[in-house]
Order: sequence, then structure tokens, then C-alpha cells
Amino acid sequence: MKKLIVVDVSNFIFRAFFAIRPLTSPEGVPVNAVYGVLTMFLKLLSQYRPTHILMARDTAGGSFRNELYDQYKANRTEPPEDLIPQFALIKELIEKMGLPYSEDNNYEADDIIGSAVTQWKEDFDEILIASGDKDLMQFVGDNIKMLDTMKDKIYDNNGVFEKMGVYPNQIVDYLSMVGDSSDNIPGMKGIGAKGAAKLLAEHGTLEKCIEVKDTFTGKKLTTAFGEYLEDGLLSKKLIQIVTDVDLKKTAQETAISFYPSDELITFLEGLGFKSAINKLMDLRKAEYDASGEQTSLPAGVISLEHTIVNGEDEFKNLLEIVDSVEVLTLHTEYDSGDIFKREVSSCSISVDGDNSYFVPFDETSKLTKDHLNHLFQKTWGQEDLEVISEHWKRDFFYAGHNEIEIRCKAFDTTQVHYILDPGSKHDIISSSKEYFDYSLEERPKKDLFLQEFDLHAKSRFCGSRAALSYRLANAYRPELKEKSLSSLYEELDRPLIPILSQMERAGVELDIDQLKVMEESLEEALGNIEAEIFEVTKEEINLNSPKQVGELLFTKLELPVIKKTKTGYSTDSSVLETLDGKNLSPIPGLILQYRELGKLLSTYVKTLPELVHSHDKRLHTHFNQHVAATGRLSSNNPNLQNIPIRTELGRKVRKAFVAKEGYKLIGADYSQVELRLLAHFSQDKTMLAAFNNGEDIHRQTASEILGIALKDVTPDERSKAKAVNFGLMYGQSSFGLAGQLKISRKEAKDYITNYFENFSSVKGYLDGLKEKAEETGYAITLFGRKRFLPDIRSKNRTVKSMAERVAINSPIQGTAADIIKLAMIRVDKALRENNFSAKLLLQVHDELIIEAPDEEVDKIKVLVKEAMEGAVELSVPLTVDIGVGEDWFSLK
DNA sequence: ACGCCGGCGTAC
DNA sequence: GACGTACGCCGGCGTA
Repeated sequence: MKKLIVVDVSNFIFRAFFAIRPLTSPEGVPVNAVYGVLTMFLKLLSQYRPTHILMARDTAGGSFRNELYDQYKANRTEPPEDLIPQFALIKELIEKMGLPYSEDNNYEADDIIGSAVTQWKEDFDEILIASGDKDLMQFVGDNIKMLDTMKDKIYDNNGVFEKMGVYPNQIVDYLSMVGDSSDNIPGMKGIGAKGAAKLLAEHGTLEKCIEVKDTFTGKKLTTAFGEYLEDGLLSKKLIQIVTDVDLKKTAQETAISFYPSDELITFLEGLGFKSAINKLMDLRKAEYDASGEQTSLPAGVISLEHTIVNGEDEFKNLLEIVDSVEVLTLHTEYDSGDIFKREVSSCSISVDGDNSYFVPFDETSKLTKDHLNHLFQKTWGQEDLEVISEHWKRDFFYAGHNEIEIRCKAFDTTQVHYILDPGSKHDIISSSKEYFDYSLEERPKKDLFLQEFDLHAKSRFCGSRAALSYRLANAYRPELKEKSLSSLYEELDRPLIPILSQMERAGVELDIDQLKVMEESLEEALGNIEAEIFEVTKEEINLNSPKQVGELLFTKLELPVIKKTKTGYSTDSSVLETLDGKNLSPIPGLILQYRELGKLLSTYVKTLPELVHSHDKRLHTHFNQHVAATGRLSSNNPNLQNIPIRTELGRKVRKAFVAKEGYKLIGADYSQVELRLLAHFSQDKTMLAAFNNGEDIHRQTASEILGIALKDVTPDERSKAKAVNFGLMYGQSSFGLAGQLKISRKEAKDYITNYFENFSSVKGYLDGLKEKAEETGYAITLFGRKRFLPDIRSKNRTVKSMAERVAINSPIQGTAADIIKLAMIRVDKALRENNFSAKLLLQVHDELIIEAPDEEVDKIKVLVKEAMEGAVELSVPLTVDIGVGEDWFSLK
């Protein structure tokens, strides 16, 4: 994204001089304009973040316009006495700051600006003209906008029209008629702002007006077009800005590389600018990225205005504003944490990133539910409107639950930020800091849902979020394009949002009675194990405390220390298993049992029933789409993506996840997606053949690395091969594999060596991933999802290796995540199009759980299998296993 | 009383 | 130093 700001320096100087109270340097020289200009420059850099800048300066002499018209600027008095010495200081300031500038003895700053924006239009994605001079509005168009830094307003085509009553291409004609008293441009006497706007609205141009002037009636108009027509034509010549001045610079040469030099600091010290120096010193501490570009800047000032809308007329007025725009933020606040009972307590709308309208709908509001529904219909209900929100999934949830139709285009700032940089934070406070160095108010913790805030505080809190969301969306759009991530958002992550919201609404039925039975038996078993342990130790400790368990095992019982943690002895399951294998004491084995049961009890059996919702007696998890850096979903409150399956006992928890009466659960899981992706990406012949022949991949792997026949592979050999397969995708070392399989490092190393000899292309592929990531700075999935890995260029070997493992894992895990997201969209679409009542309930990374009425089950099985297997075409088949049952345990 | 962190264990 | 991505429980410790 290349963004040029062209600064009208003289304009800045005069505005700064009059805006800032008189100041003098330690030496007694007036410096208020210098100070003001410096502040404006810094604000420009931090708030509008240009990549390029050009300071357009006037020179001392007159311009060609004085030859054209001796009265040009004749009404200008000399600049105020206090300002005169400051011109040279500002010139010096610009040079000491190293800001690119341009000037020409025969032309004014306006001409430099006109020439720059005209000649370089194609070189930038966006150009802002920073000036208060209306004349310059004539250049506004496609990617050129006018920036008023004093009011923090940006005028595009429509903005110019709103302010002036005419479009940018009519500005010259407009000013020719109206005149400009500051430059002593006469205009046509008798025509004012309204008259000119009206004439131009009717006839388009001054020339057209002249053609039809004989039809004009009214004395003023006829005199203006008679007697004062020449004035108008002369005015036009004076107003027209030259666009072919030789700028003596290329567009590239305006790139900013601003770093506060010692020289600049000394200069400012001489002027006595202490606070500005502090700001600049902060800037020195700011981070610089690999290319030397600044990644953070000193605090910018964004001034926002918030209007409270709490009456019929204001509401109507707001609806009119809403009607007139194509994009807006609608920030909703809800009144309770109960997802089914919550009501909207307020809406904040911003249509420009500067102003917000706060519409309360709580008990203090004069507006009714009808108003709210009307507002939703005008926003969420509009197909051609883009609505920005920081939490669209919540909005979809509310809308779905309340049968409000959403037809607009959803711009989710949180999700888009995640796509732009999945490894970072995505909340609006962090993003506002990151992009604008703007500190949004934190949500007050204690005052739940803002109830205790007064109206103004609420409007400020919500309104600033709405405005900043708007600004963020503006900043994200070009970045999405630039990073080629638009279609990922539009085709994958955005369509998934309403689907996730619908899954959360659906929830899953939990058989609490079953868990109660399980709870009692677990409690009893735990009591027994505890008693057995204390029987031996003769001392009661808290078995849930790793610290106390460590003391027991290694201090009291003096068992060999296997592994240490940062804080002391490790007592994790691998340690306990090792100790148990040595038969030195019954305690390690008992603690293992205690841990397994305790985990089940505390995390699942006791906790899940507490989270069943009174609304429908079902569990409603939250699926998070912007948490896992690879592109996976995550689930919380409760986490339904880590329900036990590996141990016999743990797996029984799944019996409590049941289909509702008359329905079945359908489980559909991708078979070995990640390994299939490894085969596809690496194009390894052996691996491709294994999958294409429908072999058991782990058995096949064992056979290859051990050099034995498929039929001779033992279960133990197969399980070791499985560990090798998975380890590879995580970038596991021989050390790690050895530790996991409890074999020697030598043995582990041999496995890996044998693996790479037999699957020769895999090694090349994995090494290629690391190299590619180091070269580009990111890891990328089949669908183009990028994960930026600055650490991969680190000099610290540990840090670098970590990034390399991520570079290996992310494309595989991330592509699998993209595939199932696409599958979910396909499944949801197919269910809808065929009017099935079956619903998606859960996603567990490579598995979908659907609840279907008994009579739909057979059709849904076919539909889901097709939708999932056909999500993407790979070099190996992508197969899905389907099971149906009354509960999650019994899927067959 | 509350929050944060470490250790641990569950899933894919 | 050594296996990727998550969430959540518990104990322990520091601060209120």
C-alpha cells in the first residue's frame, strides 16, 4: 500500500501561527508557528501513516499569476511580524527532518501540489492533499483525497460535494464565479456560493452557463454574465492550477525514512521544544521491522465526536444518514451475558470514522423496539450495504435468535485482522494501537455491560469503538488486497461466521444423569486410590499438587529424579510411567490412576453439566475463529474439541453427548488429512502410492522403514511408525522421538534416517518449507492463508528452530483447517438448499458432528460425505468416514 | 478476594 | 534446546 501525502506548507504555517499561542525560544525568537508545524507533521506521520510525503513550498518571489493580473493577491498584507523569522526556521525544520520537498521560483505551492498529484497519480494507491485551500479540491478523485488535519477530515468526491455543493471537477468554475477574497480573485459579482452551486448543478460547467446566459432572468444573473463575465474568465485563469511543473523528483524519491537525528534534536533543543523532543525520543525507541520501516510511531491524536440519538427527529435524521452511505459501522452492545436472553442495549453507528451516533435502547431510552427493528432493517437488512462490526458472530447470533434477517455484507474487523496477521492480537484495542497509535478505553470490568455508566460515557465508549472500527476497516481493505488475502476472507472466513453462530445456537444435548452416575463412581474410585496411597505414605498430601507429589516421590521416597521443570521436579505422566516401570514403589502407578480419574472428574464429568443452558438444556460452546494461529478453530466455554477418546474410561464421557429425541448424531471425519496433505505437497511416490492404493499409512510406513513385509508389521512397530509420521509434521527431532518412544537417540535417529531414505521427496519438501519461509517471511497454506514468522530470521538458534517447526507445521495444519472450513460451508449450503432440518453441531478439526432427524439420516450421510470429500482435489483421495448413533460414543 | 503463572493433561 | 495447535483445571504465590 503506497500512500502519499502532499503537504501545503504555507497553508500549514499560517494555520499553525494563528492556532498556537505566542511562544518564544530561549533566545527570544517567536517559534509558535514552528512548534505548530512540527506538531502537525508528527501527527500527519503517526495518524495518517503515509509511506511517501512531499512538502510543497512557496518561494519568496511572485508567480506567473502576477504577470497575468497585477492585483493578484494584492489584498494580502505582509505576514505578521512575529511570523516572518519563522519561515526560515520551518524551512530548516523540514530539511533537518529529512522530509522530501519541492519548490519552483515561477510557481506557487498549489502548482507543485497539482503537478505532483497529476503526474504521480498512478504511482500510489492513495494520495492525500493536506491543505485547507478549497482551490485544491479540484484534484479530488479516484485515489486522491483532501485532508484537513485541523478537523481530522478527509474529503473524497462526495465529501467535496457535501461541503461545497459541487463536485471536484466543478471547483474551478465554482471559484471563478464566487471568487476568492484571500487571493483577491474577483469572481463574478452577484454570484455567491449558493448561486454558483445551483448554476453548476443545472448546467455542469461555466462554459455551458455562458452558452445559455441569454435565457437567464433576474437582474443579478444577467449583470453577472454581462458586465462581470470577463472577471469570471480572468478568475478562471488565475484559479487554474498548473499540472506540468518539473518537480525535479521522482515519486519514489518521496519515500519517507524519518528517524529523528541528533541534528534535529539539537535544533529543537535550541528552540526550547522539550515535549516534542520527548515524543521524538519515544519514536527512537519505536520498533523498526526488518526492512527498516517504522512499525510504530508516537501517539497520534484522533478527535472523535459522539452524538446521542434519543428522540424521534434525531432518529429519523440518523436513518437518512444511514440511507446515504454504502458502508458504516454498527456497533451493538448487549445487556446481559445470557446468550438467549440478551437484548440490545445500544447501537453505535459511524459512517466516517470521525463521528458516531449513539442510540440507546435500554430502559432509559425514549426509543422502542420498533425503532430498533427499523434500524436493523436499514442496516443489517440491506444487501448493498457493508456493515462493519468487531464481533459479527455475536450479531449473527442475536439476529438469528430474534429472527432478524441479515442481508448486508459483513466486515468483521477482528476476523480481518486475524487474516492479516494471525499470530498477533486482534482485539480492537490492540489493533487501534497498532494502526493509529490510538488508545481506546478499556471495557470496565466490574460494571457489567456498562450499566453503571451515564449516557455520555456510554456514547463515548461505544462511539469510539464504532469510529475506530470504521477506520480500521479502511486500513485493512487495501492491506487485504496487497497481501492477496481478500478471497480468503470473502470465500472462507466470512461465510463461516454465520455458520459458527448457528452451530453455537444449536448446541448439543447432554445427558446429565449419565454424568451423575459417572461422577459418583469416579469420586469413589478416587477416594480408594487416595486411601491406598496414604496407606503407604502415612501422610496426607494434596495429590493435585505437583509440588507436593514431587516432594513425596523424590524427597520422601527418594525415587530417582527423571526430569526437572523450571521450578522443581517433574512429575508428569512420562516420569510416573518410567518410575512405575522400575517397580520401586506402587505410588507412581497410583498417582497415574489418580490423575486420569481426577482429570475426567474435574474437567468433564463435574464441569460440563454446570454449563448446560437453562434455555434448552443443551451445551452451547463458543467456536473461535481468530485464536489459533494456523487457521484452525478453537472452542471454549466449554471446550468441546478435547472431549476424551483415547482411554476406555475417558471415552465414556462421549456417551453423555446425545442426539435429541427422534434424531441421530452423524459423525464424519477426514481420514488422515494431514498425512494425505504431506503426500500431496511432497509428491512423494511411495506415499502417494500408499494412499492411492488405500493402504494403512502407518503400517506402510513401518514396512518401509524397517524393510519388512506389510503383513509382518506388529502393532508395536505400527505405533512407532505412527509416532514418526506425526513427529515429522511437527518438526520433531530424534531427541524428541527418542523421549516419546522411550528408545535410544540412536534408534530414533535410525528411524528418521530410514524414513527419509524411503520417502525421499518428503525431506526435500520439509526443507523447502523452511527455506521458503525464510525467504518470504511467512508460511502459507494451500488456500493462501499466511502466517508471518519474523523469528525465522533470528540469530538465536532456539528461536529460529522454533519458527522453523512452525513453518513446517503451519502449512499442513492450516491447509487441513482451510479444507474443513470449506467443507462446512459446503455442508451448510447443501443442508439449506435441500431444506433439511439436520444441523451442524460441532467441529473437531477433522471431524464434523451433525444432528439429523431419523428420516433424514441416510440422505445426510451421502450429502455430507460428498461435500467433505469434494472440498478440494488432491493427488490422493480425500476420504471421509461416517458414523451414525444415538450418542457421540456409539457412532458406527 | 482476585489474578497470574506453572505444571499438567485432554483433543487433533 | 529438543513436538505443532488449542483450552482448562489445580495449586501456589503475589497483590488488593
